[in-house]
Amino acid sequence: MSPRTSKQYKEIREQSREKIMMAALELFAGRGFHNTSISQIAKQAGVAKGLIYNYFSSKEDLLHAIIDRALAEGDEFFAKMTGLSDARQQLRYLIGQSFELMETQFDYTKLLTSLSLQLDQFPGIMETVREKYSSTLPLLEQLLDRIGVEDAAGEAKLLAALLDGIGVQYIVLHHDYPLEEMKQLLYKRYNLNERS
Amino acid sequence: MSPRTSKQYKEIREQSREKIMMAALELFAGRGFHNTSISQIAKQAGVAKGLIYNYFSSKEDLLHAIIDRALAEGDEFFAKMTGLSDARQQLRYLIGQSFELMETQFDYTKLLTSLSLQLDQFPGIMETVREKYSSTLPLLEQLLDRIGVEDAAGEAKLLAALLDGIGVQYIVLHHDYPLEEMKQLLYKRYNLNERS
Amino acid sequence: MSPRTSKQYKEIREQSREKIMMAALELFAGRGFHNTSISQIAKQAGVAKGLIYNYFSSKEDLLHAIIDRALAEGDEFFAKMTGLSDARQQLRYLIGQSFELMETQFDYTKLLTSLSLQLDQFPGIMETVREKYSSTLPLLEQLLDRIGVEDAAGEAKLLAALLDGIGVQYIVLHHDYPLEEMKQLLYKRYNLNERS
Amino acid sequence: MSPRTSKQYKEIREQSREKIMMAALELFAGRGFHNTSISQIAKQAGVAKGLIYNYFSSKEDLLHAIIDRALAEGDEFFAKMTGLSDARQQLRYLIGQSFELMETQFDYTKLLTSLSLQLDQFPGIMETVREKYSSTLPLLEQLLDRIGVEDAAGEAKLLAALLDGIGVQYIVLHHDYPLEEMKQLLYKRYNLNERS
DNA sequence: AATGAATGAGGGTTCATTCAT
DNA sequence: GATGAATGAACCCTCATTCAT
Repeated sequence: MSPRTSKQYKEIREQSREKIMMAALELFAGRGFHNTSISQIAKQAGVAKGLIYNYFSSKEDLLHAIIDRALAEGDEFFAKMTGLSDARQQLRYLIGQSFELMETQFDYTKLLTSLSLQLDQFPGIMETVREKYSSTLPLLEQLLDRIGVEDAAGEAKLLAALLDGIGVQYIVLHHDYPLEEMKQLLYKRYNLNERS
Repeated sequence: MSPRTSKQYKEIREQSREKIMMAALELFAGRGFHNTSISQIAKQAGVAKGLIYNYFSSKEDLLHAIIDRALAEGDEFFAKMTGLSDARQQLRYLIGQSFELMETQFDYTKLLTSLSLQLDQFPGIMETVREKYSSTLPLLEQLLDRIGVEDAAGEAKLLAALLDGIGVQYIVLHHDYPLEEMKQLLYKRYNLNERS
Repeated sequence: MSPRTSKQYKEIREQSREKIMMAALELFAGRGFHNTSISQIAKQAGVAKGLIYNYFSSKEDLLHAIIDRALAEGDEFFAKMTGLSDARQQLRYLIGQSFELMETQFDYTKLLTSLSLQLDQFPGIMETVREKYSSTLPLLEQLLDRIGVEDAAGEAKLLAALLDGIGVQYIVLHHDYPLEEMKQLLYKRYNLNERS
Repeated sequence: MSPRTSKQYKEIREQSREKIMMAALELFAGRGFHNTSISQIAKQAGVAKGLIYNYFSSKEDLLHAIIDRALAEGDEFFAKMTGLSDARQQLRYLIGQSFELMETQFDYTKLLTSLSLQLDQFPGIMETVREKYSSTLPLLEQLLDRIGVEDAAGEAKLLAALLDGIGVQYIVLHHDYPLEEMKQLLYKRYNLNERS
């Protein structure tokens, strides 16, 4: 029972924080922010209610931490894209990662989508999300233009909506939704199949 | 002296019920169901809290009444479609009405979209929404097929997602979203412009 | 449609008042005063909620009206007793009427018994009930004395308790309670059987 | 620094639970279940309203906890009886304890008596109380039989009613009621006086 | 770092009572 | 004499948050 090193402490802290965030993510995504109580989160995380306030100053603060991480992880997901030489490859990568994200980060996707619809209630997030939206569009447009799509500006808007729509429908129908088929449809439409 | 006639009473009831439903719709859409209190609805409707329970047995019952009406109004919006002779006209009508709905029935659209993402919490609604989804798809497919689209089945899924995606983005960005432009893009893509 | 005579009016009034009191009696006895709502009474009586306030100034006032009648009817029940010449006959009559009262005026009995246990809450009734109690005892004592019971004072107290206890048990067990048998036991104990 | 030991927590819980139950008992007995509010209980117990729900899932659950304890304590009161050799001693003990119970556990007695009259509203309790009633009777009969009472079956029913009646009258008249005298009357009637 | 008992504002809901007709 | 829509206080209960340990 020697005193823990500060490194050990840090690790413990990290673990608890992590447990709480994961529990909260699952519940916020599944039941909605306002319909999830701190007690439920504590139980799901296997910690005492009070501990949550050692790491997060409020329920909203906890939500913000989750969102920040979601956005960061989202960025990571698309990070390698600029390394790809070819516009066609980049677009394929971007679309592929979008689907990957929906599937493997379902809770994040669901939570962010839900929150998007109630942005006015979370002013802190509003700007970030709007920026994402408005920075993605030019990128898409550029890529579409470089692969020879005619009305690249218009097509970019359609593609953006399409990806969002697929996300929503996947959230709603989940296992009944033909996610893989939708990806292939997109690949085909933009001629993105490997060796084609 | 004498009590009001039952017709008078019915009218009074109708009006109050209406005020309450409109207030609730606006708040549910704007702040979310769980983040809206009965007190807020009462204040917005300009009635006493208790009166709401003369018309709805619970907050959830009130929500259901709103949803039922939303679905009914949605059906009305598409009702005339079958009267149109031409598949191209029908598709144009369907898309046009979708946009009309988003714009003029913004609150209904927003509420239903939000609830879609949390269907498991409102079991009564679940089936209805899933049915809508699964009955719309074949219809789209049929129309697309009849206007000579190649992979009508795939294209129908894309179009469905597209419309949903446009809805979501319109909800999020609202006045900043180029709704009219999106409609024209869709018309163009399916060759639906009048006299074309 | 000639204007009703004041006599007709009076009759109508009487009828409505009666319906309300009967409905209230049944519900107060069955569910308790505090667990019965004005709405329930109105529904049970088949009148509008508001009408109740034409006849009674408050829920409590309605209760008091019922109690007053109950006490009056109780008095009636024992009224003929003094006409009887013989002490033995009088006692038999008193006991017999007690049982008759429990059986045919079950709701009144139940309501009064319940209220007795909560007398402090209905100060208006308190004194009346206490008086009943304390005026009945000497009467019993006198009768018992006149039929030759030894410790008439003590026996009177026992008999009073006994009658109350039978009432309570009859309320609790109701159809399972051997009311008739109890009466015979009492008759036998005080030698009150006809031609004996 | 470290959290309290679970033993400390248990003790704290025990105390708070106790305070709440005692406050509720007093109020339920005094004002009736439906006429007692959670706020009143909290105030009487000296705790916050919300705390009550840390210990009891609902107002009814709190009532049930009290009843369960009342019945348990009642059982304890009569537990030693079977240890007594003589039937006469047993009967004397049973009667004596009945009076002791009324006097020292006045609130419990009052609450249970009141609830008895409204059994249909508390279905969970119904059976328990009926069982008590129907198991006590044979016991009384047996004892009376063994001390040579003639119609033991009938006498048992009278005695049971008598004890209930005394209870009710004691509740109603309380300090004005000659409880001790009644006990002596019973002892005398069944010849239960010590050294007799 | 961690616990969970405790608080009290505010949630959904009920209900005695009023009042225009 | 009668109706029932409307009110608002008070009900039971939930929950984010605090705090002693």
